[in-house]
Amino acid sequence: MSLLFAVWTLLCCILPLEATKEDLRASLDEDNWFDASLHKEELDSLMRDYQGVRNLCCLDVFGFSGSMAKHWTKKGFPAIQYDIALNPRSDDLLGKRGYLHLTRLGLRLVQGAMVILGPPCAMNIYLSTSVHKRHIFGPEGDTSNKRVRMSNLLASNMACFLELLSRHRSFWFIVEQPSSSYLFKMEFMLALSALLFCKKIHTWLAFFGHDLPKPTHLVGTLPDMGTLCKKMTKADRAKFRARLERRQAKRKIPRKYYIKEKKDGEQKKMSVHGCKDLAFSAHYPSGFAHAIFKLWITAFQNL
DNA sequence: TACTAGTGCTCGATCAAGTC
DNA sequence: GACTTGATCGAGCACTAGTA
Repeated sequence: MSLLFAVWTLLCCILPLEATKEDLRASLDEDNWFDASLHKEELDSLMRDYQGVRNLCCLDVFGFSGSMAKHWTKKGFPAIQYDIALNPRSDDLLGKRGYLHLTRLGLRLVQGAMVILGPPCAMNIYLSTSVHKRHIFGPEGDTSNKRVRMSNLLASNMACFLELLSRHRSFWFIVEQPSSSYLFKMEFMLALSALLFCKKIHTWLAFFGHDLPKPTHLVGTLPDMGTLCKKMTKADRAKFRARLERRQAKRKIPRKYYIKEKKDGEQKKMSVHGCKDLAFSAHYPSGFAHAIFKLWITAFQNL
């Protein structure tokens, strides 16, 4: 590793963190947030000087459950997780230290490695439209809201990381978001997709073992990722509903993801709100990890 | 601290109308 | 009658701010 890179990383580690009690996922004050897009050339130069080890086959970014990294490791391929929930001090992509840590992990990737990213979508999906106020002509949403700014910067830094890493490493990646997310409509994501010739597919995670149907968009460069496309029919829906009932019956405490009910006095209008187990639905099922691994290993062996 | 109200996008299914 | 196209509807959904 270059001396400059080492010094910068060390300085970032020494700087005090200003943790906020109300939101673990933002370990820094907004004044200390780091916008990587404003430092591209500087970062590019640092990356060019990297001379450390290259020993990772998979990087599981934002994957708190770690199902991807675990799957790769189980199959004998070194993998690592990056998630603020696991390491609030070093894995905060909103901060310079967190960004540099991710950069270092990216530089450790071997040729043809896999990067899977599932950025937080709470401030991107339709369910929280009343808060983020995103729409087709303004996917950046209400930037007077701190959480919206936070979400936007996180996604922008992710896109910047992928763009810069593609200059120095040959790798494949997949970014996952629920289908109603505005993430892939953001300008920087469209630019990234065009730059790296990404494909976009639609699928349903229920086909890979998820409790809920969970319609999902995948954007990325992994060869043959189109084979992950699934179509949900009425019969499939019934099959997965029955499967969920069987699973719930076996659980000591059945999971409660959300409540859906009709509004008083209105015949059709439905109201939906999440429950405490909603966060579980963010975990990737092992079948999904296996499906991606299968595509990856085929491509990797054909290198 | 606990509770409640409110937000709307996406995809698949279905049906009607139009075209060959 | 078979097929295509477009409109409409239903189902599903990694929440948060405001208020008592």
